[in-house]
Amino acid sequence: MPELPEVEAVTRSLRPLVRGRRICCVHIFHPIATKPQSPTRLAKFAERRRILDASRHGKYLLLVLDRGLIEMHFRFDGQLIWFRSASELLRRANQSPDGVHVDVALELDKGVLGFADQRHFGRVHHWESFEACPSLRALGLDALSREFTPSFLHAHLSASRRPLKEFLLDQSKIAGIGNIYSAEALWHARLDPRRPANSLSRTDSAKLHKAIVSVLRRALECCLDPAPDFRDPQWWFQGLEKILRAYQREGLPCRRCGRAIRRIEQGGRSTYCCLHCQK
DNA sequence: CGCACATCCTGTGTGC
DNA sequence: TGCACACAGGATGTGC
Repeated sequence: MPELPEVEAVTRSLRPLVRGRRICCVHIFHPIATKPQSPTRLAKFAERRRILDASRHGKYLLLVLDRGLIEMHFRFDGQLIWFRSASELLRRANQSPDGVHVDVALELDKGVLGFADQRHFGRVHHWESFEACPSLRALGLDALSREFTPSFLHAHLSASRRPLKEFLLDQSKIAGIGNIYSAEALWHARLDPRRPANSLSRTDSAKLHKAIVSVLRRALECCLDPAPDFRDPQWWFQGLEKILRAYQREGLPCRRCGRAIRRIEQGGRSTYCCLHCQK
């Protein structure tokens, strides 16, 4: 559920399900999901706690508890699954051959929230406070926060010599942008992903800022309709490909100039762009 | 400090 | 069909 828009949509759908609920029991099916914390730590700190709210920072989903918080990261493929009861969870979870993969489940006083990631990159951690979580502390401004302004962006771009694409993926500057929406924002701003961040004029930075915000807003709208359905383990966001202009369009015509979209490699990952109209 | 790179995992798609 | 290999929406630790 990777980038900001997807996690935001999930947070909004999840909020009414968990707000005010008490965690009765923590089920750990695959302890790798809490690494490097021990599974007993999560159970010990989360059981009997009340969930005050669900929130998000960058790509992190947070369950704010009456004491401490649970931090979830979905990495590539992590997802949430909702069960009506503990018996439904135990009946369906990890039962071969066609059971639902579940790594960690929070049994609530009403319903069960499951965290699943077959690839086991995703993580669920508990922290005493926001400040106690190193990865949250390291995050820069959320890309959809009010404080993320054109001048904020320009100041940080000016301080970096990295290629634009790699700058945008650095969560310590701006939080929430990943491989898809960095490619999309750069396409909309007509900027070459390989260009050094500090080569942008104030006008270029303003164009990039506008592109980032509009790309993320547009994607969020798409992610909210239809809203995520945690009851269906197969569910995934629909229709996002319709709004993509560069990502995964290698060889297809650029929607502006008609030339082929190219796939290049940056920092070991794919970047899609139009080398003709992105300068 | 900034940066390049390997590493953590498993599923799916592609070409032979 | 079987198999090998490339690739995947991400973050972190290492060594330079």
